Amino acid sequence: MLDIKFIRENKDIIKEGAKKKHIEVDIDKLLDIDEKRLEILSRVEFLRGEQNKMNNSIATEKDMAVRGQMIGEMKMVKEELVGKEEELRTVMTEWQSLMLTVPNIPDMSVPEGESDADNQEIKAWGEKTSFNFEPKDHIELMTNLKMVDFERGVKVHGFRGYFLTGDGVRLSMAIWNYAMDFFSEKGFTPFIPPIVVNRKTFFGTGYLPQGEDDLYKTQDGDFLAGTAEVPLMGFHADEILKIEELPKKYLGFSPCYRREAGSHSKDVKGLIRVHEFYKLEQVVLCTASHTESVAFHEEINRNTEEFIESLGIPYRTVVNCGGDLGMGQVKKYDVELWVPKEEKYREISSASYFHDFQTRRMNIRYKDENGKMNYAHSLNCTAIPTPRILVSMVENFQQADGTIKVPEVLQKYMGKDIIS
RNA sequence: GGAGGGUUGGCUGAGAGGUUGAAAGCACCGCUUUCGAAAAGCGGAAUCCGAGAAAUUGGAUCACAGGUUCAAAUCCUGUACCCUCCGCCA
Repeated sequence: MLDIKFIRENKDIIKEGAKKKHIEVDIDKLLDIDEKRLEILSRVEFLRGEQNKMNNSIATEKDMAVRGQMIGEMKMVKEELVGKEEELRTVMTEWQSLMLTVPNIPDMSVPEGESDADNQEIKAWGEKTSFNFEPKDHIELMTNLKMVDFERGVKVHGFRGYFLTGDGVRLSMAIWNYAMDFFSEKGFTPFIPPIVVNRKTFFGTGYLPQGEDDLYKTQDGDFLAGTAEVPLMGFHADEILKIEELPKKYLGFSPCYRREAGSHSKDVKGLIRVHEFYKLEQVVLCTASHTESVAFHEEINRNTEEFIESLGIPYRTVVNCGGDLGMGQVKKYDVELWVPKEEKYREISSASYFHDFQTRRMNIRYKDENGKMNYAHSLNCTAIPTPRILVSMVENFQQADGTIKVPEVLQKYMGKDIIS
């Protein structure tokens, strides 16, 4: 959510921003409604003022006849007030739903483009793995080593179902434990949040009202979150933080649920796109400064890059184009890992910053040195998703005999150096 | 699932239709006093939306949403959350 004052004063910038994001929004209509809203509001406030004044006179008036007359006058005021309040309610409903459709403005440095195909590589690390044998894909490798069972996964869950088994589980847990240590050292506090989350919190993060189709819903009207970002942002909702507590650096570990509505034809096999997975997620709340947001954005993205470098997997980082940004995002980087069999880089991480778009909806504020209230800034970035990371890991570290080398940093967590 | 009780400012807590944004206490911030502090005294202080260059000023906010009434923190209904008891499950 943006500040209505800001929208009023910068409508052209917002229109351009929406265009860059390829998001449809009717700013003129919103401003029209806003004008109407203020007009009715000022009349309602005037009438309420009259009512308050008269009310106080009635309270002190002893003469019953005068009192009766005053009450009669109050009735007249009330009649108009009832009508105006009804008008205000109608306008407010429309105003609020329009406000939720206004996207945040992308940063100047975000490239133009329509979809992820237009994202721009800004960095590539490591040599693309070459083999002196015909490499296998992760499905074949992991199935052969009994790390995963897709057939039975489909039997039990359906489309995109999978079981992780044996060393598939051990490797996942090794990654989680390593990531815990790695990110704790970077000053993150770990969280295991609730992943059944109420509607309000999804509005706060900007996943609703758009995007309901991508969420699993419970019969009580709650939703299963697709990322720990949602509950972690809700953690401080409606709170006033102390400035000395900022920044907050949280590492959420949770299962993640995504319906993948509309991507039925994409990545239909394997562990790239599944309905249910685990993820460690970095979430940061900082003071309301663009400079600080940008600095943390670089920092959390770099954390993930360093993590991948320590595993030794070739990757590249892209800056996402306007069309690939969500409602609230100002700028986003994706980290993509090399997948040898596909001869492609595949996304495993997204680092985004939002300015106060989310915290305004969530009502997360702090008082600055001058006692002034501010909305905090929020950011988030994937730390590591499992099992998606396994795809690239097993394919890059496969050997001619079908066994897989365990990356050195994981060996002590895994308890072995070869999966065979 | 059933039956009760509750939700008031940073905290404790009064308030039971009419000048209540809300007593009192604690905590907080100034000032007086003091070499300094404590104590004491005096004073200040919520948040949001408007108007104003500013002093100032109008409105809203007692969980949330409706309703009754000329007037609601106060009465009624619904929702959320918390507590107690019973049942069910582990």
